[in-house]
Amino acid sequence: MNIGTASDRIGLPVKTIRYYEEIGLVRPARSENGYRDFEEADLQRLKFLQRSRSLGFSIEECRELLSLYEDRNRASADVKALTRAKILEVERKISELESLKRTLSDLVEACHGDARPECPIMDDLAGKKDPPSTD
Amino acid sequence: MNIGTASDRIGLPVKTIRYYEEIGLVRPARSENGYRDFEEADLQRLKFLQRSRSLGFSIEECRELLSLYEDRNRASADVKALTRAKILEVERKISELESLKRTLSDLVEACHGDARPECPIMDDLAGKKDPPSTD
DNA sequence: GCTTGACCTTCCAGTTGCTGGAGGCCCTAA
DNA sequence: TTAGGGCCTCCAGCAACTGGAAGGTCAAGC
Repeated sequence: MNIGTASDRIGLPVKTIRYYEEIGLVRPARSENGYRDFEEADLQRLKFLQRSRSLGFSIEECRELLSLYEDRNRASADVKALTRAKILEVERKISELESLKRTLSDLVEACHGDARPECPIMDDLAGKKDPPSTD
Repeated sequence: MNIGTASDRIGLPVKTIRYYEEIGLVRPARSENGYRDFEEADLQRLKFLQRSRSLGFSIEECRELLSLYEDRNRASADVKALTRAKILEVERKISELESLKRTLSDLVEACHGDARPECPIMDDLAGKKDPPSTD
């Protein structure tokens, strides 16, 4: 199967698939004409990558997950640990963003937002006193 | 004032300051020996950049904010609009992450996490049926 | 048999916002 | 005079692709 067909079947851009090959995440065979030749096992790997990437795993984490995936004797505890770590990371990001949002909202609250130039948001950015806390 | 001193005063790495100059966000004077020579107005801009970057504004947004900052006749409404847009963006990111977290948590829930190889997380990544919804 | 156009190949460059390092000048103090 | 720091520029690299150029391949239509 050519790369275009694989791309259609999986829903990953052609460029992305080539990139995944370049960094060693898939190793499709080659036809005589030099074209990549994907078989079902390759599609399976690509699907796996697509799903794990969409769940926020980094490329390196995907590499690790893939190798666990192909290890018939892996312990589910290992997979669970990786996933737990990812959840913590996501939670950290969320709380950072929450705090950012509070700060921005406070600033917006304080700004009359009309044609006049006076602006508490600008004052805060410029480092004037009494900025809303960023936590 | 040399770049090292400016860096200490503001708390931005020397490399970052040089980068900001490269992309035209600051334009410090030069001494005869070729060294950058920062004055208070430059520090002010750098502080402004530091704060707006820390609030999640992109470099291009910072450029826009800076030009508003230096426009004596700007309308506070413009600043407020930019900030509001940023809040929406932050909210979008938060809800994406929330949904991600739910999916990952569901997966972790379902996984016994012991030495056996059977693993619902892997099954989901591999595209087996009954995956927890990602929303 | 030839052309057209879709598809494939590789390689290089760009994205964002820096960061690290090499190689080399400048300045001050001992 | 030499050692050390600080400063300079330029190049490369991070993540994870994405776009484009230049060129080979293939199938269909005339």
